[in-house]
Amino acid sequence: MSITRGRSVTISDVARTAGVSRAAVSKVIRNAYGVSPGMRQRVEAAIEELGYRPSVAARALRGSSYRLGLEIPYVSGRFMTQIVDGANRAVADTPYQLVLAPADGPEYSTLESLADGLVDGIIAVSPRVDPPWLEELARRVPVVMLGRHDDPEGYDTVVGDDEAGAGAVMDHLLALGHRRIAHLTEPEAVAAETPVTPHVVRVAVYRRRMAEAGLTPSIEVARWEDGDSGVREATARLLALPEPPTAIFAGHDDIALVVLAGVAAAGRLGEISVAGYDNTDMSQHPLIDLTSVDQQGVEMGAQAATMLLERLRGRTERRQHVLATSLRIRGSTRPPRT
Amino acid sequence: MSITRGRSVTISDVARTAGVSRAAVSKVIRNAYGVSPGMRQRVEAAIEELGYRPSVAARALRGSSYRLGLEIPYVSGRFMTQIVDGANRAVADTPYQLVLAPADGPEYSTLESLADGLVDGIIAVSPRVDPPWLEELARRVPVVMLGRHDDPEGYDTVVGDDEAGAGAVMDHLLALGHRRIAHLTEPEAVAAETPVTPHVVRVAVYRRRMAEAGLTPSIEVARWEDGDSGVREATARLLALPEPPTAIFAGHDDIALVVLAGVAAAGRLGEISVAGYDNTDMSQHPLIDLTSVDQQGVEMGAQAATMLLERLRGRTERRQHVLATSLRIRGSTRPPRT
DNA sequence: GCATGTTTGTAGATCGGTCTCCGCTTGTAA
DNA sequence: TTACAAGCGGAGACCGATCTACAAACATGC
Repeated sequence: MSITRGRSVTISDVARTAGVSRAAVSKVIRNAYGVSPGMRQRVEAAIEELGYRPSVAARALRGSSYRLGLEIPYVSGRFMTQIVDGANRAVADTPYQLVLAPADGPEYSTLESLADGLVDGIIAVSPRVDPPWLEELARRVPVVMLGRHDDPEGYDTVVGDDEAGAGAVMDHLLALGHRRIAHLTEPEAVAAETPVTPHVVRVAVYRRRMAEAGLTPSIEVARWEDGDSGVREATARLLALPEPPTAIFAGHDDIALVVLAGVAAAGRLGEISVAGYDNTDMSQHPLIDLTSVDQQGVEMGAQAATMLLERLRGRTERRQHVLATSLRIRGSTRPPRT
Repeated sequence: MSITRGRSVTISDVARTAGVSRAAVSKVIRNAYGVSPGMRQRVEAAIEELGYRPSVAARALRGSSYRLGLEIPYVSGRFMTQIVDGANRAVADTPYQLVLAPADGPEYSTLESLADGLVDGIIAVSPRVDPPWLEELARRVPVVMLGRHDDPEGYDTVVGDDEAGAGAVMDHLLALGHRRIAHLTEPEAVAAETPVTPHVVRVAVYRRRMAEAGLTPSIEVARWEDGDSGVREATARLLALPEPPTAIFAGHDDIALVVLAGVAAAGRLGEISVAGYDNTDMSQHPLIDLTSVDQQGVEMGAQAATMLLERLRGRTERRQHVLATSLRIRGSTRPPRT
């Protein structure tokens, strides 16, 4: 039926060619103790000659697969590329390889399938899974979570300082003189599922700052539904309010881009300020020029990978890392028209 | 040292609980022949009760891992998200799972590491590997290549109709009245490594159309060097020519975005037309509004995955699929100022 | 010279599945 | 009744590594 896939060369082939045992070859490739220089050389020559590469499946069955899984909720997210870049950089000089698992739908099943022995450790960006489940997962395989404010037992976290980041945005908008500031955040359903996502923190900060500025009546929290069209509708609703906001603080840059599009479509560009979050590459484009919060996405990815490697090396105490943020002020935010 | 990772439940545990042999359990989970309804039920109950999930590593060692690898050259590429979406959609109702492997550097090593038994098949978007090497790879594991115009023996290809796509862009620009049209394409080094990348075709079409229009003297092929700064410099060089182009046809949208930024920075937005390729989501943004070629990226990804699944089901004849393109005319291209 | 270590290499169990072959029942045709 | 096929379930080899235990060789100290 199917062609005979050229059976690849195994450790036994190498052992035979080098005239040693399989165990010896295994030691050499793992840099294990008990190998004489002479044998190392003969084995390495054989490996070279045959073009041998160890089977990941076989290694994983007994030892490690030397693969780290990075679960990402939606591939299109521009912020994710920062994470991936950072993580990739961190594993670059290790024997580990990064493997991405896009969560098309339910994140639980993607994480499960990663944990099924494919990888030695998992980095995940999943706001929608609950802590107890994660603790359970972490009992089976080392886990580092990104963008979680929870207080875990068995897994590590890397997260931006959303308190400061959102605060900076609000301070900036208020200082510009805005009074009617709206906030666009994730769907209620998502927020309800898990205790503390970054967005939940951002909303809280938004509310607090508004209240502190005596603007409680102007508090306006809109929620996008999944998909771009949901964001467009939310934007349209905001713009159609009897007293529309003069500034919109969007949950993150991808959303802010759609908001900008909506504002532009309404012909009110420059009139209504828009701020985002994540400082993605597009926010820096001169035609977009979006005020945003840099939360060091690349560094987040790198930190997460590094912490995971530490776990693999034996660390058992949990670690939680918080990254500083900095506001990048650009042309999309300016004083309200008087 | 490290905590005892809670050993997960194996097929033997299920067999014991269900009071059957391991082979029987295996048959049930693989839907194999020779299972009575009664046994199926008992086994499924045991699986449910224990929360059993087969180990990917163990399965892969003998049978299949039920994982498909998708190699992507640069994660940030906005076109890639279309591919991933499509591929994900195509495997959604199969037992297969998509796994992404970002090629941070040399694509060869990323592909190798995928082929090391991690996946049952590979989809790759690697213009920089040469055909003989791919043939070799395809002998070990089924391969579908995206964006390749070569004429392979052992692997399949899915590619856009670059001839028509690039032709449409040129026809459009010429019809608008442009005479000095420049083309920005990939570095010479890349083009030299492999025979026919999509970009090579686009360049050829550009040259031909210019010649046909009697504009041979105005032919201007600029090449970007890796990284955004390289593109910026290339754009600056073009704009600084004694007789600068009135239109720039960029190799793809990501590049076109940088070109647009450069044109904007030079204060010549609206004066110089810019066209891209791939019809990425950003090209559709009203603030960008970039004329581009839709080459059905989502469909490409879906086709590739489907073809790979066919291979896994036993097909051995090669297949080559070409996707139609359509030009999306937007505000970034307009008649030259006279 | 002998007991004791230290290197160096190997044998063989093991990981958790898949898959081939084989035997036991049953049903059915001769 | 006998023969044969089809259906069902299990025994056990096997995939390609890792890893523990152990043996052989060699050095060292007294």
